[in-house]
Amino acid sequence: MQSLKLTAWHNTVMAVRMKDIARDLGVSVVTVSKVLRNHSDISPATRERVLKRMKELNYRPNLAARALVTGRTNMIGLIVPDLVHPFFAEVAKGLSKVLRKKGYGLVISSSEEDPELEQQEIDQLLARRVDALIIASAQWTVESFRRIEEMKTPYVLIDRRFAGLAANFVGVDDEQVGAVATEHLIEIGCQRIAHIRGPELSTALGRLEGYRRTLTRHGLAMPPGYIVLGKSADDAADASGYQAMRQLLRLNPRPDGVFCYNDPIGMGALKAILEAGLRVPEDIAVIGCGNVHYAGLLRVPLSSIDQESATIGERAAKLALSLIESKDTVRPKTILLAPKLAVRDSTRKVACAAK
Amino acid sequence: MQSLKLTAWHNTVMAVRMKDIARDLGVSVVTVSKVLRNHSDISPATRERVLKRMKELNYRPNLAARALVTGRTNMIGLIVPDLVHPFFAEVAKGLSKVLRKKGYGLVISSSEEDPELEQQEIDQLLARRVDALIIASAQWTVESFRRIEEMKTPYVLIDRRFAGLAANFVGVDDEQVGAVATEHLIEIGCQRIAHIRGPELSTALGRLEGYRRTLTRHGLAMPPGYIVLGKSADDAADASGYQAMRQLLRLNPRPDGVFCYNDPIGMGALKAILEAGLRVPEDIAVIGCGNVHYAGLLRVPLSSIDQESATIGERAAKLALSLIESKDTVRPKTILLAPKLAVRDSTRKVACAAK
DNA sequence: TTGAAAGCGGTACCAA
DNA sequence: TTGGTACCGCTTTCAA
Repeated sequence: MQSLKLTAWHNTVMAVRMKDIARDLGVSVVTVSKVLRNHSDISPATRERVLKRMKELNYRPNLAARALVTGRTNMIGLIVPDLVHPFFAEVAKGLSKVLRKKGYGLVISSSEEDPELEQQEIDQLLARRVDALIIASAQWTVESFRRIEEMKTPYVLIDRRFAGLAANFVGVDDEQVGAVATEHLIEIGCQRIAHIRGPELSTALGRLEGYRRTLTRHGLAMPPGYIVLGKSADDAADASGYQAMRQLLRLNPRPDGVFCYNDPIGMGALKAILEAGLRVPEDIAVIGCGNVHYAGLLRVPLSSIDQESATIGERAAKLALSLIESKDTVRPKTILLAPKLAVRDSTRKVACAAK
Repeated sequence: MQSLKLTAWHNTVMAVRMKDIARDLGVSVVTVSKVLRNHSDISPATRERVLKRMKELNYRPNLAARALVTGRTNMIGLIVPDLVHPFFAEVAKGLSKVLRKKGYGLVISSSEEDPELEQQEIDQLLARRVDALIIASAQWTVESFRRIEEMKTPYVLIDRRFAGLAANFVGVDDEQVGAVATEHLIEIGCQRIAHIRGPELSTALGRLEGYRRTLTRHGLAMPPGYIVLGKSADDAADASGYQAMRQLLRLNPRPDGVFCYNDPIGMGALKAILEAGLRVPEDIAVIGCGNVHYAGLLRVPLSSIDQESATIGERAAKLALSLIESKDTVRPKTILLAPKLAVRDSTRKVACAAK
């Protein structure tokens, strides 16, 4: 039934196993296993022989088998609403970088911004017994997180958080995002600042709040209609930014500065302004958020708020790893990163026109 | 040692197992297993009871255990050079969509365009016993693919291929990419067409070849210096496109059309041209490749060649699944998609200026 | 220093 | 229709 290095199995051929190495060398499987994991109680001679044979046969331990007995899969699950969104792609990259070093694999799934799909993906990943989950959630309720907790799987939320939920979180301080952006527009002389806001998520709500507070603090007015809703769903984002901006352009008085929920919306807004024959930033200054890589290559390079996506990924990875290590449940940790202003032409006024 | 539904284990708490359900119901584990997999030889009554209890306990089969015995992990590995590149992100999305429906998970890793790192990632994924691998390779040699073949793991190359390797491949026909782009420039009246080429990969070489052939076929000249090398590595791409274009601008006669290896390079080229006080497309027409989502939002909306990234992902997923199903090795399949022209302002000449 | 035995959570095979 | 038994590849425990 068993040939020298291969086992017939399900009509197919299998990889080298410890058993094969042990048989070849006349030692036990346990010995091989110990060598593999650098156990101390193995004689140098035996260790050498085993290692040599492992190389020869190009042995790779079956991680599924190991997972079964250790209870650890060395895999971490990541769920994002949209992989194509550069923000999440960069987060994934940051995560991946840290995890790779520690020998962890990353199972990624995209929820397409659909709560139900996200629920399914969570179940899938839990069934795979990932050691931890990292989620940028599209949920409206916290129910799914309860199920994760039931499984005792540690999880870290990123980017978006939930009011009633005491969970680990890594993300940018969204209220500060709104504040920094608005503050910047005020600083360059804008008097009538509008906001194209995002959907009912913690990110959009936080930015909106930061915008409001800053205006209030400076005693600036928020005329009715100065806050318009944009859609952030990837493909539609720039189109909806365009529509939202056209709406703002019809107002009287017209805004002289716009803070957009994200960069795609900002791009759409830019397009609408230029199309209307107005100048950016002279007539209307525009600032986005996310600082996507190509923001500088636009018709008018777009100022933005950097969310340090890669850092979010790295911090989330480290937090997840520490949760896996720590035996007992620890108090949820919140890591808030400070947003950074990236000034480009869309808010670079050479001279501040009075009024 | 065992409580009703939980097992103390490694100082932690474990999930529900078949054993628990079997004990609760006074049936055997085998019966539970059969119900789970919809085996026919179970009485409706028993099936009901088991399913009910599964629901109650929120049972999730341990896929690691199942993998061990079936030899199938229901996971597919994806390796890309750069997750942040929209092309690969879209491929991943297309893949994910197909795989999810079939109950497969996607383990993604990024090689950062580093062959050695890619090798490690391949080993990792093989150790995890993924059922198939999908790779956009950064390798120079075909050695790593031999190792995959040794493991009898089916694999599909995407985007980039290798001359001496008979492997499954899904991608766009790069020579046709070059041809379509060049043909388009000729059609709008360009006479002196330059090319900012990419690195020594099948994609760049194919596009270069398509460019050359098309010029030759039309009897157009390729003056020395009309082919410049751009770097495609993500962050640097637009900067290198900028540099390359500046080089082209110094030539005499100056090109009146440029075909760029990819869109980021095209954006850099646009920037250089506009900065030099020239008009696009009147003085120089520009076309890129990849048709990234924001190509339309640039200073001058950039014409491009669409590579149908999502379709590549879907086709690759389906091919991989079919490879997994088919018991015996089949002849490698090559799926070449036809590139599509996406015309935007950067090549939209209102009137063709003669000469 | 080494290894026999037990078992992780499932599935396959075959007998009851 | 049901379930006993063996076993997937590896780790853990404990005795030799």
